[in-house]
Amino acid sequence: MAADLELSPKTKRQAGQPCCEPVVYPSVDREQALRLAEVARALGDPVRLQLIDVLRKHAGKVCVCELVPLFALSQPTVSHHLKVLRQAGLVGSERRGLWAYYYVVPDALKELSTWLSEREAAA
Amino acid sequence: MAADLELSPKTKRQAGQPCCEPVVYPSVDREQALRLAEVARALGDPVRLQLIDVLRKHAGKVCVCELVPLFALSQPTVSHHLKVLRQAGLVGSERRGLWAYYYVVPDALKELSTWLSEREAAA
DNA sequence: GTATTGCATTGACAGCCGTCAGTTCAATTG
DNA sequence: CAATTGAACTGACGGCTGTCAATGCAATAC
Repeated sequence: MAADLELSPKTKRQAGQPCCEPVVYPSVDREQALRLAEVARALGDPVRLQLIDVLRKHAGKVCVCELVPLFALSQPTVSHHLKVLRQAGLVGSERRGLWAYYYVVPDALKELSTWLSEREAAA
Repeated sequence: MAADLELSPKTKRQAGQPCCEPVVYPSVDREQALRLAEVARALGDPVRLQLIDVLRKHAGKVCVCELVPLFALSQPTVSHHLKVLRQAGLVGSERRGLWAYYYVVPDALKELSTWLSEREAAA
């Protein structure tokens, strides 16, 4: 999965023009990139993205029994997607009696949202 | 990959209480969910996310030869990630002589960014 | 108690993903 | 022309992902 992200100084440059003027470096560090990518990956499936979408506006009010019929998927598969979202820290759940209610963890999407809307930050 | 997303009316409800008050529906349709998830999936790898991050602030100025040493990865692997980003519509490339320069497609991240920052939209 | 219901877990399977070594190909240089 | 260089492509490999059928399990209903 990978990558060091050290700004190793450009080597090999003796022929024609230099390939590009400025030395380039990332502004997100490895740690942040891992967190952001983890969230993005969890959203990288249409079903999970729609689950998040539904849960966002019915926080704490939606039981799994109502989520399942929204998709042409088996109940275990929906349960699996919810688990993926939970492991990524995007949703939490609460059991009330026989039913399980899910909700979007507050601010779980915030860091990604912020990064995405950044425009040429930091010189 | 899947799901129909038809609001099939809740069936099976005869025992105790009703499981949840409001009938739930998604506000992103299947088409939009597919697009959003495709972008999110492309960002769902730390390397690709950092590539986007670098390209965003050095648009059109960064050749591949300068991207490769930023990661502990082989050149073909970085090239592969760039291809994934290109196929997702996030970046474009331009060849100038021997070198290839990449740039983030304007507004490619916009739809996802907008969706992420939405707060209880549409009733 | 037994039966039923809602949800999670397991096991299995095909398909995709990230990685590299090796190769190819175009453009540049001599 | 031949040699070199930057970057993309190919093939292969292990590992992960999405899916379902079957099962497990706790809570409710009878």
